Amino acid sequence: MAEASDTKERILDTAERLFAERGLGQTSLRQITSQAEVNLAAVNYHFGSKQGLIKAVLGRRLEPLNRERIRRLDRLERAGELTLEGLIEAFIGPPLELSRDGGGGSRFVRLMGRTYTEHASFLHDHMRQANEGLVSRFKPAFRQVLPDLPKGELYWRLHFMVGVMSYVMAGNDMMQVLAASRSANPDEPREIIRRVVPFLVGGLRAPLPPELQEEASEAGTTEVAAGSG
Amino acid sequence: MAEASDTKERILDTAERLFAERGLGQTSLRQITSQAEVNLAAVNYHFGSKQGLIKAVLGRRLEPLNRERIRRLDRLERAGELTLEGLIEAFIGPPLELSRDGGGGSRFVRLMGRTYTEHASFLHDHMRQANEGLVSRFKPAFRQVLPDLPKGELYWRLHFMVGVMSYVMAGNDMMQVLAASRSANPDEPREIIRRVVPFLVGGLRAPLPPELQEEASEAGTTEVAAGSG
DNA sequence: GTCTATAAGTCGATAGAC
DNA sequence: GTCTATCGACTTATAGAC
Repeated sequence: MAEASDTKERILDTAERLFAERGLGQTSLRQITSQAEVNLAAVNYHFGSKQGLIKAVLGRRLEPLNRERIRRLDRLERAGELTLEGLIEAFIGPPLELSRDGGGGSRFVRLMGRTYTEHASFLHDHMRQANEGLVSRFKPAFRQVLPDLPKGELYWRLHFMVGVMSYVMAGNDMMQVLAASRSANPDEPREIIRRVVPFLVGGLRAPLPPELQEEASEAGTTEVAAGSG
Repeated sequence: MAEASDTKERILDTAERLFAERGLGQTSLRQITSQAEVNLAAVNYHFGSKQGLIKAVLGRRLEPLNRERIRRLDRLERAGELTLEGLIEAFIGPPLELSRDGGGGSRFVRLMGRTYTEHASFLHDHMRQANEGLVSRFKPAFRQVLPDLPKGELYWRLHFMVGVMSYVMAGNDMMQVLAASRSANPDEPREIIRRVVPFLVGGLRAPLPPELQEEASEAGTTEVAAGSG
């Protein structure tokens, strides 16, 4: 597990690293194969095309990652301990913890963060499909721990939550602009989780602005009935 | 102002649009000049290089945009009405409102959102420098309206705020995955501001987790003295 | 499965005519 | 200030020897 020995995994590991560092479009197959010390033609032999390689790089870690998130949600529910804090940690904890893995995990997490903003259409479809099961599992759970939030408003706020998560995952260092002297290392995942969970709890639990209060009374009626039927 | 007539502005307008749609690296000068209906060599004549063009596209709107944000902050302070809500709106309102501009404004905002995750080193330096005055003006204002937040914690939370902002600005449509039936149009900037401000207020005002409470007592002593002296 | 060689196309940048 | 033509380097992908 420490070193990839055969050609296929050497390509995957190197591609993962370079894609995360430079982006998908800026990374050529030549850069990948020369750094992986394999032949250029091996990529097309093993993955068919560059698109095939990209999908393989993403799928290799995304599937177990989402399984782990769902596993944590299952555990919360079975223990009867479904709280907003726990739910957020189940959702953003696994990807952030993966970045502690000194190996490819941290690269993959950065790549995932970038993927949300990189707009290749095939990639968009691929990520949507890959996250479908995850979303359909977590959405009702968030509804349950935030019962007073109108459905429409909940989606907005989950949207904002994903924004924070993907930004943090992409490893953006706007932090260095904000803070001349930093007390904490923003690359330490436990540190990030500790800081970001209260922020997200506060945001998700924020009171509705006055002009949106009316919608709150509809929350339990219109759309909920359709969604759970 | 409605239509750019001369070559230089046609290039800027077209480049702005294509950069926002496809990213900087994925957009070639040939695509820009053919859609702008100008000669390929005009880019190098007017801007020297592709990098020069990118900087020109960003600078054209970023400077007036940041002036407007600072102007709004000035007005809040002079009126003695500096609240957290107002401060957030002064910071994120102008870029989001710019997307209402049917013309290039909306493209530029998307480009800005993407710029935070696109890691060309020259771009990174350029954006940092372009935002320096903005940050140094807003940072103490946030300190003032959040006096109980330890300095280190404040930077984390501003970091998260920028994450939400850039994600929304980039026009990511993860929303469409989350919500099968949408009640609101996520592209309408007033709508976004109305939803995101309470979320950010809640996040920025969130209570500290127990293990971080100790740092709170130091907030008014150590670093503040150095910062305001 | 791994290699060489190459096809067929794109890229940014520039020289030089007008 | 605008054009054509082109350089040299790069790209993905593939055909075919071993």
